[in-house]
Amino acid sequence: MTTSTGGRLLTPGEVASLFRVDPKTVTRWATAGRIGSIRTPGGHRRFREAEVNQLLAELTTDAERP
Amino acid sequence: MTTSTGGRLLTPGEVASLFRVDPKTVTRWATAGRIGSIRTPGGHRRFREAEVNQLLAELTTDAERP
DNA sequence: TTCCATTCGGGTAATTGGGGGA
DNA sequence: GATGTCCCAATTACCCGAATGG
Repeated sequence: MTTSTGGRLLTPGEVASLFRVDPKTVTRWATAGRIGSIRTPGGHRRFREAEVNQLLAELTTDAERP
Repeated sequence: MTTSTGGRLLTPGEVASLFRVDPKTVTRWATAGRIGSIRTPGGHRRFREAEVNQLLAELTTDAERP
């Protein structure tokens, strides 16, 4: 069962601060499937810290993907 | 067998940590009927771990692709 | 019994979601 | 093609005092 990573979750505002973008942009990333997200029963999104950090690392590494 | 779902019970604070929300928010979910809850004789709420985990799984959008 | 963190209630700010357009 | 900003409705977060749990 690898469904629950058990890692900490971040709010859209926290992720937006890390990337220095608007929270709406983070929402678009989630909608486009670029980043996994968990929804509360009320519809608000939460993001996995580990996944966010990995995405941040890829950006700062200037990694290129085909 | 048993009609009692003998799963572990979680406190509002524990459920709140799993979803990264305020314990009061979990209380609203219970009031709105979005999640089943048990009340102690004193009025405090308890939640079934199995139901919480299933809810987490349903609301999780995994985008992990190695 | 006392002690202390947690969870009741309510009420009021702050975020978030979704659509649309610059 | 991807972001930021404006609108409004819904959801969530923080405030308090009082009660419960272990």
